[in-house]
Amino acid sequence: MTDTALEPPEDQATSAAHGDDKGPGSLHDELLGKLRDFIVEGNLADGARVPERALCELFNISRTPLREALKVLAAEGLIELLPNRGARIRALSPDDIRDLFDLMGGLEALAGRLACERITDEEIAEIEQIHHDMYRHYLRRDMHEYFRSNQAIHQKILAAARNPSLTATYANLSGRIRRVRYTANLARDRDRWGEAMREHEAVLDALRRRSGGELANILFAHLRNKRKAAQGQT
Amino acid sequence: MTDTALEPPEDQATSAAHGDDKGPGSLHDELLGKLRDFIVEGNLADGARVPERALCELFNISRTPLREALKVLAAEGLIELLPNRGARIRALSPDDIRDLFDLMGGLEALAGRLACERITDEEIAEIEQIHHDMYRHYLRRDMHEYFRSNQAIHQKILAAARNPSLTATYANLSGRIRRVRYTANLARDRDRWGEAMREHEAVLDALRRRSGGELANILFAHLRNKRKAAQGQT
DNA sequence: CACCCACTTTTTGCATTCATTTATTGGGAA
DNA sequence: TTCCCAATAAATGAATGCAAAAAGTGGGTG
Repeated sequence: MTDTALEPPEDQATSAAHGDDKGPGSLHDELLGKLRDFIVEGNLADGARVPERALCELFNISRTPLREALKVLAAEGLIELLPNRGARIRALSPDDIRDLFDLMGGLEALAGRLACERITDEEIAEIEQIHHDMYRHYLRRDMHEYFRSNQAIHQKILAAARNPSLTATYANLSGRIRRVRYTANLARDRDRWGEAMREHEAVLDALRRRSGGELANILFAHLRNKRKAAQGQT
Repeated sequence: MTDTALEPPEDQATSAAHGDDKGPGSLHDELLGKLRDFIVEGNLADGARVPERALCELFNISRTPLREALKVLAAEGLIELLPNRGARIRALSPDDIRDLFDLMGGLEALAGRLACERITDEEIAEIEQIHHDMYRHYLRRDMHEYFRSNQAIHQKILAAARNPSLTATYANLSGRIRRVRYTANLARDRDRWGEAMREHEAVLDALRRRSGGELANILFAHLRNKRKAAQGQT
């Protein structure tokens, strides 16, 4: 009972799975990541049964850890667990997708709002740099690179919000609709490419002025328009 | 191979645990709910180990379903799973709490924004009714009833947003900070009671005018002020 | 007396096994 | 032939058992 080794829990321990961080974790988490990728990448059809046994031998593990992973994925909303009928890939209805996009839009708006409070001049300069790159890609009609720059900007804003819980929640939703995004018709984006560029100008402007409320409005509307372009008009 | 019983998955199945709905579910979900309540209600101290064996005999189940439930709770962010050292109650730092409050504020802002698009006159009338009740409680200094009305209004706005994913995410975060809320000093609220009432007037006003952006700003600021009152000033 | 190392005990993680429920198939009756 | 029901087969949900890792303990040494 000396006082040398009397420390509180001494956590710097990485949380497991709710997404805050991607710590090394146990073997189990490795499986979880693999399985999540496997599903997100669309190897299973919407609404399809998740073949427990097949996955077991695919990953060379027994059912126990696999079932634990499935429970987690269900909690994340990627699959649904039917009482005594196993797991199914969660199929997203158009309404579900609309709701998820709105939710992501709300989170982006929040990120912008918080970023305005905390972002440094250097970070704004970085974003301006990416913005200019993006404009170059736009002029060259390089859709792929444009898209990458676009993502990078939103990611920078998210980072500037400095809110790990927000980042984790955003990542979770991203995962849920990634399946859709792969299949989504991005060509529609092309129609409003110029419009999107103008919206991004406005984003940068509001960010420079640190006008949180404005930026929130712009970012939410930005995602709204994106969704409308992708989804008929609903 | 007749065509009589050849239907697609035929889901109306309730998802398990990611919170969208509270379907009946299996026995497992019942355990999960009990365990979640057990933790949320604060029966275990912050950072304390979650005694696997003890909970097993408390709920009269074996370790397998318990561990599955723990995995889910970890995914929800209530506990953290340490690689080979078991589960611990997730302790929230002041920064974590600040971040969660901001996140909830962002979701409330979004709820307000969406509600402005979809709310009916009848629903607004209901909220006005509750608002007046709340004002009565305010005049009578009935903190408890005031608080209930307050909650009810925010809940109505959330419902008017008609976005199940948003509702589920909000519920999840609510659970995470409920532990804190219990211990939080609500007396501080009293100091800004009048201010909060005025903010609520503004909420109602923006809602009547269906001014989404404004309402978003007001609701976010509302939660910000609430947090500041509860948390020193950070 | 303090520190370190090996040993015991406990706990975790996973595999295996068992009971129950669900899906499937084959046969019989209308 | 078509429909329905019973018997079989398969899969799920949970309990137990086992190897490995961590925590706790005691003895020896500097």
